[in-house]
Amino acid sequence: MTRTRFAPSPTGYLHIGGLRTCLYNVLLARQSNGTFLLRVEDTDRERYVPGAVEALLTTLSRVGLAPDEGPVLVDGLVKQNGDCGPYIQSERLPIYTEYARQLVDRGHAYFCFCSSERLDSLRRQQEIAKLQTKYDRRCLTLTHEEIKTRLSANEPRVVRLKMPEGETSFDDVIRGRITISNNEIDDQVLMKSDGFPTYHLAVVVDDHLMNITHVIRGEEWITSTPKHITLYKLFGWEAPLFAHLPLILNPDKSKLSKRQGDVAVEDFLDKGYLPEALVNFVALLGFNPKADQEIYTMEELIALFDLTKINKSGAVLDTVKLDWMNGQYILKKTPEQLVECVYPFIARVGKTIEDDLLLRMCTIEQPRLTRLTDIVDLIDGYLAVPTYDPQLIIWKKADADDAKINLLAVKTLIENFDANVWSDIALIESTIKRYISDSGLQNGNVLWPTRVALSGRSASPSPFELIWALGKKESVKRIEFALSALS
RNA sequence: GGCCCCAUCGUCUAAUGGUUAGGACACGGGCUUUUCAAGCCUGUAACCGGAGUUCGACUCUCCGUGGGGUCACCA
Repeated sequence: MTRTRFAPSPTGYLHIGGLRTCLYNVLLARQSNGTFLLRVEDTDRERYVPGAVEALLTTLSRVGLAPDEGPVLVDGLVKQNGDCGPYIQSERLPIYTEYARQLVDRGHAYFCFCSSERLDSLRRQQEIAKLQTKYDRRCLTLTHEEIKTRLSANEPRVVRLKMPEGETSFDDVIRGRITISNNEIDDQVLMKSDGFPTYHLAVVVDDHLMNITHVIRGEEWITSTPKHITLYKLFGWEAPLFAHLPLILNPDKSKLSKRQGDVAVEDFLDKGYLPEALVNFVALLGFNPKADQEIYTMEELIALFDLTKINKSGAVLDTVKLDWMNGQYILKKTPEQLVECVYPFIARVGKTIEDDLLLRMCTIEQPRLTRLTDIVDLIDGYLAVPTYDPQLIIWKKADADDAKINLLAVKTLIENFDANVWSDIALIESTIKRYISDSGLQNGNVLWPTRVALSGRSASPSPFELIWALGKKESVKRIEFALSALS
């Protein structure tokens, strides 16, 4: 039974790389009818962010990646689902303490009383001497007596893993066999002086206790995996499978960082990217199941996902392609759905627009949108004509008089449309085009001035679409305004 | 610097010893067209280098080179 987990630290936002890690965990669990769980790794109290878990859960559900087990939001409160809880590490302290104690009792770990000052200077000396920066095991030689007295005096101390001799290998699902010599590896602190475990202890204990079968995480964890393998061995537990994902990169190929732009899923959502576009996009960073397909539904991704086909090299985040993909997803919406998507963005800036007009606007602007926020900028042009240079009304192959004649004709046409014409953009088009051909004119003679009169812009949807969207009263009004501007 | 990982168009990728090295974004051209999009057609553009192995290497091996990651009581 496959059990995967996403185990972020609650920083208050979901990193785009985290989204991909989370997605891959979900895909693997879903395709094998397994379970996907969420675990909150909040063992660093210095980085504690109030409300971060709530924010994370909100984002996860917005992108459609809610976990089967773990923390859930019920009426705004964090509850926990599942038999392996708690799923928040800060609520599991006694468990880690117990396992650390077992390790110490069996001689696989030891207390270390060294101050951070001593550790710092040790590290500095090693750096100057161009040696490996590694704990010198000073506290490993402490006598039982000394340890006992210092413990009872409640001296600050940590528990360190006594890294065994030899080398450690593991078979990464994506990269194959990786071997690292144990003497490259420091005696990792397992329990901190504040009584909290470090990631390394907590992740092993929890993945074991929660029966995790696949650990899918970023490449930055490769070098510490031997520590984890060692712990599994020392505890006598079977290690899960490891799959280390390639990094997501800045344009300069360094690890994606906040410094070089937005990295939070929430940022992208706020900028008007659709959750499904973001998920699709991120799925293809380091993976593409088919040679000639870019757009995948969640179902397709689940069916086609294959850990072993994931790329080994890092992937630069290309927002230009994201823009394209977002446009594709916007195009797939019905106008009604688009209104729903766009509404929060309009509300956010405090603009108001009649529902019916918004729906018509969304209908005709749909193929022109890259991000949902684009619609917000377009609203003003529907509420009132933007100011424009009257010269713009004149088509390049005609003059002002011609524009006036044709605008007047279109105005009359609009005023006398049959009721059914208003129901269909194609009917509006054929009606106006009949006038054009009957008058022996070119399309531009009529359509250019009309479109400019309606939009006030040199580039816009077609006049037919605009007439349909704006309606009789507003269309006539705008044409009359153009007429007066020309005279 | 030690250790680890990686290397196909500018970017995301396909190819699992034999292809004119395919697709997508972007870019150029064209069609459509009153304009802008969308759509359709089309063009430019890549196997990091050097040795091997092989009848034959993008694909396998080694050595370089380049890039990245990691070396915390952070995850």
